[in-house]
Amino acid sequence: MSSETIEEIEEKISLHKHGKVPKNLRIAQIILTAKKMFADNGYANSSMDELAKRVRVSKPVIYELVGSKDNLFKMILTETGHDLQSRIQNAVNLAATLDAKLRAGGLAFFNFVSEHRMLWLALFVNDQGLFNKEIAQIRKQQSDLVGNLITSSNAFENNSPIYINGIAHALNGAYEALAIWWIDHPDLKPETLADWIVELLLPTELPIVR
Amino acid sequence: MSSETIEEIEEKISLHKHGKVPKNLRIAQIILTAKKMFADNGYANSSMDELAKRVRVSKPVIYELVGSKDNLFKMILTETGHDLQSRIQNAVNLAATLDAKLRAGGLAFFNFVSEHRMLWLALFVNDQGLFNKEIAQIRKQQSDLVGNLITSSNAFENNSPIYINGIAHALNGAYEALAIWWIDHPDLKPETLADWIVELLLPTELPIVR
DNA sequence: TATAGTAAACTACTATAAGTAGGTTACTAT
DNA sequence: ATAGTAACCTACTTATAGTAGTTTACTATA
Repeated sequence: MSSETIEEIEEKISLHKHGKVPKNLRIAQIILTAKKMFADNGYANSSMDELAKRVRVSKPVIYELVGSKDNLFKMILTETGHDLQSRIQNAVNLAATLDAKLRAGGLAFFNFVSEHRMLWLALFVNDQGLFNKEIAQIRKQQSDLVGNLITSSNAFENNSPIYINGIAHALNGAYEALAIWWIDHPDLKPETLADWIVELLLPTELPIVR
Repeated sequence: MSSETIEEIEEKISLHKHGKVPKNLRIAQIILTAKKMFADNGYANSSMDELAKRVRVSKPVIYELVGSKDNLFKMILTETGHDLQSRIQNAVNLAATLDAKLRAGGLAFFNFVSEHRMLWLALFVNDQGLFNKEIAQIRKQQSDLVGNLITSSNAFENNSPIYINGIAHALNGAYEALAIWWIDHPDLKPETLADWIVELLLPTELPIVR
């Protein structure tokens, strides 16, 4: 992440005797506080009243400086997306070979997630906490199915159960993401998409599909 | 999907002269109407007032019969999840070989999504419409990066641009899903996860990692 | 050092939506 | 005919996003 920490900002703020703080400082404080709040409670369970309380300022100050709850969230989403993107891009650039680039890019992603787990969840995944239990349950069922399938593939026979389990979840994510991407490519037939994933999974056993 | 259509239910309802309708019929109507509403507007932009209006009933009737907005959504989520699951399982069971099972399962998934696209989005993906533009933008950047990488791999050199683009999105989905799964497997190091995906992508070029 | 101008902040409101208390209507069994 | 109850209603409370209009204190200039 870029720029200063919340502690540094609040240090500077404490220097202003009557609590009147320049715009740019206040905005930085609001955004950093909101990041924390969204990470703590998710979008739906975060309120602007609570944010105002955390910042120790009245609500109109928040609205004056960041517009709306939506807009605040979008700012953080976009900024964090850029941070993530540039971390991955830098890692890829620093690696020499293709293999190393893939590995380094993935590693940069997982490192980023582990450093900002709750924020990443709140921003990029579902509305944290509301239906996660139910969705996790459904994902588990589907991943078990996929896991059983690939366990019987000779391409995966030498791998550990934990690996199979993780890859099964990853594959489910691939299916979901492809279905989302499909919205903007409506001409493709379901058969085509199904073939693509099979090919990705078992490249040596199947012909290339186009 | 199981059971009756909304038209069949409303036909039966219209037989009750004074608008007083047995519980089970009313519940079926509410759930089917809510499916439509969530598909139309997403969870956050759907209101119980609107649902009551669509069902032509007052709000306490809705609450009496389905408990709460959350609970209603969860019911639909779980039911639809089961429908999806059983469609995939049946398709897999009917196929003979491993390859055919994988292909049939994937096809069943994509067929289901194409039949219930907006509902599937509202249930399983993000809070439709609120921040999708921003998230799609970020996904696109990351997928472009992944796409560029795999384009230069000899494992993908013979594939069409549209295929590469789709697979890049699918791969991003795999990364995201693995990061979510990681929450429940905190002992794994980021390096391990990164290796897993590289292995999945380029199985012939890399040793198996455990 | 008084004061005009303005940046920063406030109190007190509106609007919308989830959820509920308590009462009314009409079907059903005797 | 009517007692009991299933189905339904009106009218509220609570919570939260967002706003109108006002006040406070810092800053520049006389």
